[in-house]
Amino acid sequence: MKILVADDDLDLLGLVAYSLSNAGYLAIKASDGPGALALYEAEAPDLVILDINMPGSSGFEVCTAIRARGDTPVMMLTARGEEQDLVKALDLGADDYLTKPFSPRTLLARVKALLRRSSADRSHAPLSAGRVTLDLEAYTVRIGNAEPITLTKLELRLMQMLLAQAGRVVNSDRLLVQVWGHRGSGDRQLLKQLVHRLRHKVESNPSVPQLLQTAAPSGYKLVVE
Amino acid sequence: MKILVADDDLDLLGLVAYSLSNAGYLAIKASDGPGALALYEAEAPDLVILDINMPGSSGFEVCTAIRARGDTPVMMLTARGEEQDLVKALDLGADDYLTKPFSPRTLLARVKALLRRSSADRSHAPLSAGRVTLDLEAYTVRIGNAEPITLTKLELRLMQMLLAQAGRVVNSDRLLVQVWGHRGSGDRQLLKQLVHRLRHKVESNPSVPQLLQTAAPSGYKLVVE
DNA sequence: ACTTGTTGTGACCGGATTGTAACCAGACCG
DNA sequence: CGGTCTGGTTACAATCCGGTCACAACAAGT
Repeated sequence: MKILVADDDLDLLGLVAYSLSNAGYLAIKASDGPGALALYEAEAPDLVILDINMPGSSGFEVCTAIRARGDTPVMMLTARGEEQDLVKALDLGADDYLTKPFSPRTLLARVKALLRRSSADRSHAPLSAGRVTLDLEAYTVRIGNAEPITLTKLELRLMQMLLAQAGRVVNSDRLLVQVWGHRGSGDRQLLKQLVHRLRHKVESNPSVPQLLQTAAPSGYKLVVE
Repeated sequence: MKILVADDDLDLLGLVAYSLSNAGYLAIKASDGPGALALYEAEAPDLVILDINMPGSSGFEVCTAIRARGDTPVMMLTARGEEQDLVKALDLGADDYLTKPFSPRTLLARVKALLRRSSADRSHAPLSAGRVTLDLEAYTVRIGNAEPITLTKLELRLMQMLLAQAGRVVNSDRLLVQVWGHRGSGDRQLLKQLVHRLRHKVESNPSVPQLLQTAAPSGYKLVVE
């Protein structure tokens, strides 16, 4: 498996490449955007790890270019606290992200998961857990073997975040950040609404949610069994 | 912060422990594999430093055992030139390594970095002491292996503060500050109430508290055994 | 411009959570 | 013994929070 890593922080670049090599991957290093793109063309890696903040062409542009050419999975690296970037990255089609600082172990786990997921895909990319399947391309969820339901952008994103932690409680603030990008905890109304709307689409009886359940003071969870 | 150090070289062990203590960490020493494992179980340290070459069960085995139980960060110590060991260690899930000989300054820098990293990563890892486990995301406590109990915001905060000092008496005024923010010190009624409510949730017989006990002059403690 | 679908904002309701006060019982003390 | 302190308990009021409704703002397609 070939993995392209692009980061202008050479220490971090080295560490990531080293960890990947140790885990049996072939790591290719680039230290700026243009270099990353050139290597992407030349080497056709199976996975790309991109730092968002790079001189020259930023990580965003590289990501866009890669998406224009194919569906190689892309993992973005972002500094803590730059939630805006995160949202933008996911919009551009990034598949996963990691917040710096992170441990090599975390990195490897996520890389592995991402590769497993993307190799299982081929053309389509249905994320699924239990009886819930999310099609990011078609903007649909399918519960069990019922007809797929079309979702809006925000609904899809919320579903995606809950699905990633299927069965576990996801904190409201965390969802706020992941779906909208702002940390201002005052905006619970948005989440409230979105959940309400999503429930009306997804639940057979929205007032007694089976799937998208409220977890008392902290947040929501997706029950997939 | 509790750090477990295991090394059969007693001089080095002493030196490392001494450096750590000086830097404000609580160092626990083990001189062989089985000892290290036993202490790991008993003390639940925040970080483990393991020499790879130890008699009996080697550092590898200890590392594997620790990984099987949780994700406590592990730092391996290796002699210069033993690249194979290093690769194997990282494979087993070690988070960092140090090549002997190293300076105390280097050691401390790496320990600090590792602890910062792992605490950042572990945003969803439950806090626990003895038979009490707190999940800050889900707002639940679990006592022994009973069903998790949902707590409110304030109850959670109180629990968290007591858990951080598990077994020790925590002063009422300190709790007031930590849970509510500041308040006039006369506001003991709030704490009284909160304790009362929490006891009704977590104690089997609230009038004879086993867990959340009153400590004589002015304070409470959490009994976790 | 009109229509439609999506998202943001404010208001209201009911139940949960939290704050406040009053009362009781035991400990301590002159 | 009477007074006072401290912690536990009960009762109730104030506030917070999630679910819901109604509507405004905005974008996209016709």
